[in-house]
Parts: sequence; structure tokens; C-alpha cells
Amino acid sequence: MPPKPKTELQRLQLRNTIINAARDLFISEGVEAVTMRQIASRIGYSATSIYSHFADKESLLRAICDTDFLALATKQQSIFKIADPVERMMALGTGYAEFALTHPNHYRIMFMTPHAPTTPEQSALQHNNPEQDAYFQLKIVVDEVLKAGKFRPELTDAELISQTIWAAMHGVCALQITMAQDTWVKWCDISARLTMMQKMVMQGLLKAPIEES
Amino acid sequence: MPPKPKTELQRLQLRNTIINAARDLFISEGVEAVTMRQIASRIGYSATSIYSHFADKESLLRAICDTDFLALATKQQSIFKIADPVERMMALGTGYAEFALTHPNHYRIMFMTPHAPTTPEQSALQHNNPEQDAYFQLKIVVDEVLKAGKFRPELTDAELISQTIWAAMHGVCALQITMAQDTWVKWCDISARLTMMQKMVMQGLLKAPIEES
DNA sequence: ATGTTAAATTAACACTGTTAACTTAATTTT
DNA sequence: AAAATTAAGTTAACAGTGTTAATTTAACAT
Repeated sequence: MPPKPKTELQRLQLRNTIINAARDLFISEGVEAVTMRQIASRIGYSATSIYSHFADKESLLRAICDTDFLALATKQQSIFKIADPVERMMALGTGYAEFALTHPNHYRIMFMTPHAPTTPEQSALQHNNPEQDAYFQLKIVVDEVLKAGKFRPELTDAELISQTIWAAMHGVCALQITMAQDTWVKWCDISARLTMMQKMVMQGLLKAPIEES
Repeated sequence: MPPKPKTELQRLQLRNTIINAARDLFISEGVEAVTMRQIASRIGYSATSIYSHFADKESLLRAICDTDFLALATKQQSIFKIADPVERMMALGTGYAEFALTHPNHYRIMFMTPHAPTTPEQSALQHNNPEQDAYFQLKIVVDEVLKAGKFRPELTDAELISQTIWAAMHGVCALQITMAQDTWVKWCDISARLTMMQKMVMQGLLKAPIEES
């Protein structure tokens, strides 16, 4: 098909079309199973044309991650309305797990696949901006709970607490995504495992026991 | 090179040579980066000869997993000497993390990569044999602690408890393996994260608070 | 009209897992 | 002892991958 010089906006639109097509395929088929030619044919272009927008498959993948980290942060942002810090902290965990389990292939790309360390200019996302950084959101809430004196007295490091909470939720989600179909283990219901983990985290971190939800 | 009819033993030896060469490469380079031709050339055979011992790359991978699940179970077996059930439970967690972090590529293959569900005959390992099944080992200990009445009263399901403990340790290890090099998060020391998680788990599950180790 | 240039395409490369066809040498059968 | 069979291993070949180079096409500027 014949080309026409394009405005910056049109370029960006095409870039986005590529990202969306690629994400659709990645999500439903898994990254490794999707080829550049498939992505291209879905949007009616040839494979090589992708390379004028992305250096390689990995770059494309990273661009997708970027938009999805933002999606997660945005979703979590809505939880910030909750007044009570402890409840908000729990809701963040629930929201995170929801995101992970409704977009498992997404989640795999974002949190279960090693990438080369992202240099700052590769990502348009801003660290420590609560609208774009879901980890920072968690840290804010943890800090709040910490200052409210609700954690056990020996717990003082907000970073360490945040990373432990994250790891706890990640553990349940990651195991579910990777191993749910494995018959070796007689898996309990995933929602039971999630609430169990959340209760354990709360019991483990907070001074006073938490009541039933 | 010219062939000679071989005894069953010789066949098994070659099979093992392949497994070991493949594992070495998988561990140091990561599964995707290793080609059948590389594996073959390392042991002085042509790539296609592997296919008379394994149906495909995935089968080879699965065979490696099998021997490594056994390795983990065997390592953990030594921990069973510890008399106190609670201490033994914690030691299982520590041992598990040790295994994960000293063999990260191993661990990725075993617990972080989705495989097609393993049919019984694909694996020579026996479920519910504590010498071969590390998950069962955990469940045994959890059951013991449960019967000793040391868990909080509302916790009654050994399976659910075991899966939660597993998820907790897996979360720390998996996040470390996937994201340690990521500069987005200012990661705390991995050993600090591990002991923090263990303390949280114990505080969260046990009736009485646990003293400092 | 005529270059110039960006967008897109086709051709081609090096490499992948895997299959098919072929060689070689030891064993079995005649 | 000679011929047939067979297993172990090889090389050749295939379909497909990500990616690069060479080439076309059409819109614009002069």
C-alpha cells in the first residue's frame, strides 16, 4: 500500500494501534507465542513497519508494560478515597490481586518476567508520583499506618513493610498464575487463599487483631 | 561418528549426560537463550540425537525439573531432624528460600514458568512421599503444628495454611529473582526481606508471639 | 516537471526447533 | 560366511522466527 507523509499525531496514533494490537495478542496468547508478523497482519501492515516505531520486540513489550503500569496505578488511585488507612491498605492489596488475576498474561509480563533494567528515558512514567506509581501508593499508605502507630512497635521501616506486603500478595497471585493448572498440589480456592494471606499479613503486622470483614 | 548398539545402561547414561549439559546451560543462560544445537555440541553430539532421548525441548526441560524437584525435596529432608515443629516449619522456609536464591534459573523453571499440566506418567516423582515431595513435607509439619494447637484457633485447614506459607516465601523469592535488578524500587536487603516475611508469617499464624532468633 | 523524502513494502539473512533421509557399524538370521 | 536387520548417529532440509537491507511508492517542495 502507498505511503503518505504523516503528522506527528498520525504517527502516534499508529504507534498506539501497534501497542494495542500487540497487547491483545500478548494477553491472549502469551508473549513468546506472538510473532511480529501476526501483530502486523492484525493491523494490516507488514512486519517490518513495526520497526520504524519500536527498535525490537523487547522495546514494544516495554512500551506495553509502561502503559499497563500506568493502568494499574490509575485503577489503584480510585482506592485512595477510602478514609481509614488500614482499610485502604487492605483494599490496595485486594485491588492489586484483582488486577493480577483478571490480566494474568499482563501480570506475567509486568512482574514475572525478567527484563533488562529499565533506564529512566525508556519509560515515561514518573517514580514517586502516586498517580503513576502503584508501589509508591502502597508506601504512602504504609507510612500513614506507621505514623498512626498501628503497626507492631518493632516495625519501623516503611520500605521493608511495603516490600513484604507486596511480596505476600505477589506470592499468591504468581503461584496461581503459574501453577493453578498443576495437579501436583490440591489447590484451595484462590479467593480463600487471597483472604487468608491478607488476614495473615494484617495479623502479622498490626498491633491489634483485625475483625472479620 | 559410527554407532554401536548400546545397553540400556549406556542409554541412560547418555540421557543423563544430556540432562546435565542442558541444565548447566539453562541455569547459566536461561532456558530461552539455550538452543538444542548448543546443548548437543557441548556433549559432542549433533542436535538431532537429543530427539532420540527426548520428544522435544519441553520434555527435556520437564525431565530436568523432575530431577530438581527431587533435589529440593532431598535438601529439605535433612531439615526434618529438627525436633520442634515450629522451628522445623521455619527452617523449611529458610531452606526453600536458600534453594530458590542459589539456583534462580532453576527456580524460574520450576516455579515461575507455566508448563502444560504434568500427567502422572511424565514424572517419576511420587506425590505425598516426603522424600520426593517438598510440598508434602511442609504439609506434614503444618499438620503437626496444627495438632500441637499452636496456630490461632480460627486456622484449621492445613492445606490452606501450607499454601499460604508457600506463597509468602515464593513471593519474596520470585520478586527478588525477577525484579532485583529493577531500579524502580529501592529494594531492601534480600535477607532482611526474608526474615521480615518469616516473622510476619509466624506472628500472623501462631497464637503466641515468637521471640527474636 | 523534477527532485527529495518519509512510509511502507518485499527480499533476504542468520538462526531456531524439529523432521526426513541417509550413513554406518554391530548384531541376527540364513 | 554372507546377507538382512536394526539401532545410533549423522547431514540435509523445512517452516518459522526476529531483524536488516534494498526497493518501491506517493506526497510534497522547488
